[in-house]
Amino acid sequence: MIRMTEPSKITSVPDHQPAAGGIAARARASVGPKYLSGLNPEQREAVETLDGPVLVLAGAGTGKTRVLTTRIAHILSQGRARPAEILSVTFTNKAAREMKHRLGQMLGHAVEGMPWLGTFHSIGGRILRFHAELAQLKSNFTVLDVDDQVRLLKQLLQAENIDDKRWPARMLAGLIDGWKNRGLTPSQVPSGEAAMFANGKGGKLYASYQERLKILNAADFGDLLLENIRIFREHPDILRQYQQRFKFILVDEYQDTNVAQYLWLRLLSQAPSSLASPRVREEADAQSAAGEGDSPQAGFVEAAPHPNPLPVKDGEREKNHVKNICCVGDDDQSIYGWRGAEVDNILRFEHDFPGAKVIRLERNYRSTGHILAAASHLIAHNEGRLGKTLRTEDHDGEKVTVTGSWDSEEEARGIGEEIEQIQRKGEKLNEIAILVRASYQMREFEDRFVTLGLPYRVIGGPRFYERAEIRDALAYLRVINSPADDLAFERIVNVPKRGLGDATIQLLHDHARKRRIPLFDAARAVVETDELKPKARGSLRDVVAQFDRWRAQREVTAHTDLAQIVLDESGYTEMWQKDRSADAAGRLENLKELVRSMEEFENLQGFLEHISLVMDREGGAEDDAVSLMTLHSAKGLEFDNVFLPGWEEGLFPSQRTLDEQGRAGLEEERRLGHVGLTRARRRAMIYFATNRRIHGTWSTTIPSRFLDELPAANVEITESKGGSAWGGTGGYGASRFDDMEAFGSTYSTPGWQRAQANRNRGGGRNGGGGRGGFEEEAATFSSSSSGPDFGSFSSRRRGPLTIEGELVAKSTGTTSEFSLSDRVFHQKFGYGRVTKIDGNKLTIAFDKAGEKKVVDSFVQRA
DNA sequence: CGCCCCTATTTTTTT
DNA sequence: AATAGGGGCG
Repeated sequence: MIRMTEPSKITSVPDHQPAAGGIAARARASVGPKYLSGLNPEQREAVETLDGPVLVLAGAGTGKTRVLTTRIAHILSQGRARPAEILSVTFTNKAAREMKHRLGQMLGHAVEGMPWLGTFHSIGGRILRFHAELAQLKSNFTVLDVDDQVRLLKQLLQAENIDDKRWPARMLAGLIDGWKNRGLTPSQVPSGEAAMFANGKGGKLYASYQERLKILNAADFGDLLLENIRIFREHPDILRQYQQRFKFILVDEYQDTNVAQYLWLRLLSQAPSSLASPRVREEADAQSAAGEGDSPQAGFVEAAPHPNPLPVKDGEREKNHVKNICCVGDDDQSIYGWRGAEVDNILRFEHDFPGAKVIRLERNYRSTGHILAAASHLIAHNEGRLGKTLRTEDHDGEKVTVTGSWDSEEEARGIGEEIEQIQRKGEKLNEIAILVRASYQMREFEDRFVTLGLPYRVIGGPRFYERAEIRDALAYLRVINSPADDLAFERIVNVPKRGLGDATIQLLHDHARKRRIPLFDAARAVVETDELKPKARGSLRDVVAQFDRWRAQREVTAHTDLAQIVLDESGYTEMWQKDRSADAAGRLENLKELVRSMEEFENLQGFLEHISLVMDREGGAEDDAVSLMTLHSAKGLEFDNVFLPGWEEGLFPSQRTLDEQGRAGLEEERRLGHVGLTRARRRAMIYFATNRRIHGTWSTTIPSRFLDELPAANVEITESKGGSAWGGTGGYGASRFDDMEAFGSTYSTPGWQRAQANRNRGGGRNGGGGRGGFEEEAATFSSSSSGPDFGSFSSRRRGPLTIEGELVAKSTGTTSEFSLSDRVFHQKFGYGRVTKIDGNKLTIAFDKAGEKKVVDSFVQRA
């Protein structure tokens, strides 16, 4: 299911009349502070301190979202602002949705009137559409995704004759993204950095990329904020307009803001003042950001000057008055430094916003004593923190367990059994999560769960709108909406195959470049000449004619109908219908879902405006299933039972992060561990394995240093339940947990040696909890995390194996409903015939994939 | 123009 | 080990 949060159409800049005093007074009298009653004193202070800058340091599970939403309710009921005068930003659509939802519960209907509650990008995008012409764009500009970006850059690299093997377009995209995250326009990029790419051409490429974007009437994600900043700087009158409108600013997850977001917020948060010209100051800052941003991690917190200090000279303070901004965050949960987040933003808040009030929320309402103590003790090893001490009034609960396994398969088996035990106690699978450091760890669990018939869902992974069929469909609509969208045109001009290959495209490009016209117009012109072979010429003429027709139809047809017509008439639907491969059905289903989702928008334009920003899948929590996800995507979630596998040096903390980011990287990894532990309400279970297969090769690993940083008093070392190859006694150090030697000594215990011997014999690994040699076949089912277009959105009309948010495996019955030589269909292997039946396990001769053993719930009658 | 084979790659993820 | 993407060949 797709969910759109933003209204589809912006009709005008909302007005900013002051709230009527009468309404305010009435609200104060009638509502009273009843919404305040459930808050603890700190929360209450965070809600009620409306004036001046406020930083709320909200540790994990301390009621952060509650504070934010209650604060909004408070502002409204106090009559301090109208809904349209509150700017409330989050990072993800999910968070924005959650806030809207909770506000709705608190206030009833009033949420509709909060037009400025959204993600940084959706709000930046909305502002940019109002002033598009100031960024040399039209208000119907396209928002490019990463794929478009890379294709565009590839073209630029080719034009410059740069070997895109040596200088990959992806790398340049990453650089440009990084610059934009730091608020740098092409001219502001430090020359040293600009020269890094392609022997000095990096800066020039960035500049020509920006030029191309304007011609294509397109913006990338970074532009949505960067162009805002530029417009604000160059047009103080426009900035003032927004400063006046937003009486209150609220920011969620402030620790994740990057420099551009910080600049954007700071511009908007300055009280409107006709005296100070923000422009001069801002530009000076940007320069300093450029100069010092070189190695943001180098000095970490202690010495590095903040790239963007808010310059406050004596006597300028009043003029530079900062208005009511409230940032909520947790420096201990900053885990996105690798993509440009500046922990410094939160660490330097008081400095940046003089007179700021800092409120700490330290009472945790989520976890038991042992879990909280373990998490706190771990994070205390970090140096660059603002410091918080989480406390709970909950009982101690069970200790955090640490379990060693021989290898990652045993780890998965052990966790599988533990889960079954939890399930037998009657607990919900929805209350169980496995949090991994890297997504390749997921496979082992998926394999195991498929074998066990344990329902699970993978959270994260490829997004709906990143799927090829969705992007193709969108490309058709983009060309209709914006004929200058060359990237979209190029994407679908030969999809389905029309005999328009590289040669034709090249010709169109030449034409387009010579006359400085879009590809589509070039195509229209070329069709009139005889430069193309008759076949290609005919095809191209048809394409042009089709688009002309669709554009005409657009005026008289509902946009959903138009989309359906386009998909059908273009032959796109047919292309997948003819496709006999396993996932074709899912793709068709996705296309249907896309058309269905368009209904939520008024028109095509509105749909396209928001699709790349707001389209998002909904977590289908209605089925009872174990959640499997990365530590990163777990932020903000909580579960009764949390499994934390893979606590080994190299994997967690990740060697790569350590290599690239040094100590700052280690601290970020540690914060990740802290995030993982604090997801748990009742039980946290840590695992490590001695041997792990990485990229196909087995290697021996040592337990994570983070294990040594856990407090012995809150941790219990347990035995793997997966049929331990360690020998019966669990032969490693039960006593001195703080001591690395406790683990080091393990390797000389009898258990370890026995395991070693077993392994050499080749029999050790399968002996324990394995249920026959079925894993190999089962393994081939899972792939929701690796196959980008596997499965579909909806579980109902398809087989049980679907993607994220949906049931993946269904418990298997004892007898098979299939008979010999039944014709069947399998999601991954396609069509085949049953050749052997063994309980619920079928042997099937697939037309393409050959003979495979498969659980019957994974196939359906063809 | 399309197909097949080879090779290089392999964290974390939002918008 | 597996996969995706590019290059080369038919």
